[in-house]
Parts: sequence; C-alpha cells; structure tokens
Amino acid sequence: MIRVVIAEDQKMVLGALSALLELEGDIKVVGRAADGGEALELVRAEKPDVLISDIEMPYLTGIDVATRLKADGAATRVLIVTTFGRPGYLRRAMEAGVKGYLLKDGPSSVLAAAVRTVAAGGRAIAPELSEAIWDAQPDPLTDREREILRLAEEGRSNKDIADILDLSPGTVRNYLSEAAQKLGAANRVEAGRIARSNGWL
Amino acid sequence: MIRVVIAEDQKMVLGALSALLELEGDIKVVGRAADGGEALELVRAEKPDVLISDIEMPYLTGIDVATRLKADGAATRVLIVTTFGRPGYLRRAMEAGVKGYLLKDGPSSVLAAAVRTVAAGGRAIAPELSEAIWDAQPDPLTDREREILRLAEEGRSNKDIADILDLSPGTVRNYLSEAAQKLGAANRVEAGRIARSNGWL
DNA sequence: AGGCCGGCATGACAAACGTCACCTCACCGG
DNA sequence: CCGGTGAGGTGACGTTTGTCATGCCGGCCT
Repeated sequence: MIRVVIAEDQKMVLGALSALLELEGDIKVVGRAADGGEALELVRAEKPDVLISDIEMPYLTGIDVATRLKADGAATRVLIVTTFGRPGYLRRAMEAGVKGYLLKDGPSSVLAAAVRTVAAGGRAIAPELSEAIWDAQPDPLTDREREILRLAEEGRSNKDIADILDLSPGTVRNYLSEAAQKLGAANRVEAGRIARSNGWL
Repeated sequence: MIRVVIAEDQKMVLGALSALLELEGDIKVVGRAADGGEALELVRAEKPDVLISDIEMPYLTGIDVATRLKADGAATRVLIVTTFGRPGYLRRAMEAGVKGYLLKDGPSSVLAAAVRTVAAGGRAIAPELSEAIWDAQPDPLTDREREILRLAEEGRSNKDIADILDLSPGTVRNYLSEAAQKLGAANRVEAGRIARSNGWL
C-alpha cells in the first residue's frame, strides 16, 4: 500500500484529488494539507511514501517544502502537480530533488501511475516538459534585480521602490534598466512579463 | 438521479472533480468538457440537469457558455466553480443567469450539496461572496479604455498601442490617463492590476 | 434646429523612465 | 599591499508617460 500526503491550497481541488486517488486500490491518502507549512508538518509526522504537492501555496511553496525535506534527508519522495509548465520552475524543482513533475493540464489518469512510479524510486516528468528542460536557460537575474522587478510589477514608481528597499532612486533605475536588457525587454512591464513567464520571479 | 456535465480546462482537475461527484449516489457525470465550446455542445446534446463549469477556459468562458444557454432557453442550470472571487465576475455570472457560484478555495464537501441545491431550483453562492456582491461597483471602464489597458498591461508603449488600434499616441495617453483616474491608480501598471482584480479586464 | 454627448485629436508641460559613463567603498584573494 | 569585483550611487540626456485644456465632428435626443 502506497501512503501519500497531498498538499494543495485550493481545497476543492485537494478534496477532488484525494477522491481520485482513493479509487486506486493500492494508494492510501494519509494526510491533506492546504499550505506549505502544514504539508511539511504532515510529512514529518506521517512519513508517507510520496508527497503530492502544488507549487503555489501560501507561506511555503511546494519547491520550498521539497528543499526542506531534502535537507531533512527524508525518505518521502516529492511529486509536483502544478498549473505552470514554466521551465524555470521545473529546473528549480529538479534542483530541490523532486522526483516527479506533472501538469494539471495533463490527463488525470496519469496521476496514479506517476505516484506508483515515484514510490518505486523512478521519475515521472510531464512529457511536454521533459524536453523543455534542456533549453531552459538559467535565471539571468540577480536577487536585487528580482526583488526590484517584483515591486515594479506591482505598479510602484522608482521612488517607491527606493524607499522600500532603502536605496537611491537612481540605483533602482539602473537595476531595472539592467534587468530589462538581460531579458530583452523594452520597459519594466515587459521585463516583468518575460521573467514571470520563465518562472524567474 | 441528477445528471451533470463538467467543464474545466485543467484535465487533471476535471478528472478529479468527476471522481469526487461519482462518489455521490444520486449524481451521475454524463459528460466532461475541457473548453467552452465542447461544454456547449455537450450540454445541448445531453441536456443535463446541471452544468458545472470553470470560468477561465479556452475560447468560450464559463460565463459565455451560461449566456448562450440562457439565450437557448435551456433548462440546464449552471454552477460556476472558479478560482477567482472577483466581484465583477460574480456580477457578470449572475447577469448570465448562473444559479450557483463556488470558489475552488472552498471545501470540496460543499460541491455535491450545491449541485443538489441548484438541481432543485435553488441558488448556491459561496458565502464569502454573497455579501461582496452588494458593494460590487459596476465596471467603470469604457470599451476603448479596457482595450487600451489590456495592451498597456502587456508592456506596450503608447505608440505601439496607437499603431495597433489605429489611433494617435496622444489619444492613447488620454484614455490611459482617464482610466487611471477612474481606478484611482497612479500609473498604467497599477490601473491594470486594479481592473484585473475586479474582473474588469 | 439646437444642444449635448462620446470618441478622437493636439499641444504644452511636468514628472517619471531608460540608458550610459563614471565614481565610491567594502571586501576578498593573492 | 595591490588589484579585482560587486553592490550601490551620481549626473546628464533623451524618451515616454501622465495631466489638462481645448477643439473637432458625428450621432442622438427633444
């Protein structure tokens, strides 16, 4: 019997995925979490064979959880199920020691199979992504650039950002200009979109 | 036996929701659609008691589908299940004659109950929203403003937008300025965020 | 016909942005 | 101790935005 914990912030989806897996004779859902913190606690307490997790969750993302479990040296294997096929996400997930990465766009029938594969020590990557990982350039942004870009994305002015980060407005301009160049964008808005679509924000 | 069709573009979630409902003795899933067009065809063919639909779907949104069914004079009642609690969406949904509106954030246990309520002719609105609908101001934007704001959001310059819409750049600036004032925003980016978070884009 | 929009345009001005060259200073590794 | 190197800053310059007042025109209402 494969014991799994599921983490997913949309409770309706969490319940539905549980129902889906409970239909399988060889899989047992031993825990449900609606955010990253809960997921981590549950895995530590239950030591399931597999953690199925979304990426975008309050407080701790699925990748954060995977990173901490890896640091723990936990035996639980992580299977990410997410909406976003962004190469940057997949890359970071792999670096966090994740064993499986599926898209919610994909057929639900593959979920149980992926759980079994991962529980048995294998890997399960959504086919549409297994190729994309090769040409996934690494994140070209520095931490500062990322931070500033995130604020710029929210519609804040250079001065606002400068106040928040305790920098000079000129420095903010420089970082933003640099980021835009790296990303091949004509302005902050486009830069934000490009970075986000690659999973770099 | 309540016959339902489910429309949801994330196939994994579609499968999971089906599984969840199939567990109920009195509900039968007679069709699954992964986009708005399919959903419409299926409902017309199957004439189910209830259509459970997401809003954001390729080609036709859940609200579009509801609008067309209303125009058909179809007996099928529509239950929206979506991620977004945006007042504007709920408002538009109600205007499209939708009978139920749930959030994916809510507990999965309410889904079956909502299906029964709606099938019986009642209404099922997520409690966190039933109040919000009262103070949902109507969309203050004109079509032109909306159109221009959408392009501005993508990082395009006034000149780009002017070329696309065959207007003068000055006019574009004026519309954007007007939209920002209406929305209480300091710039185009903030305006875009505000409009989007209200479901006006 | 007269009046009143709504959609579009212009011109002017200030503020915010994007780009570049160049500077400081702390730190780190020979 | 000296030469990188990297985070942060400055100043100048041109471009893009945001704001406003003003004007034109084609419907539309009465």
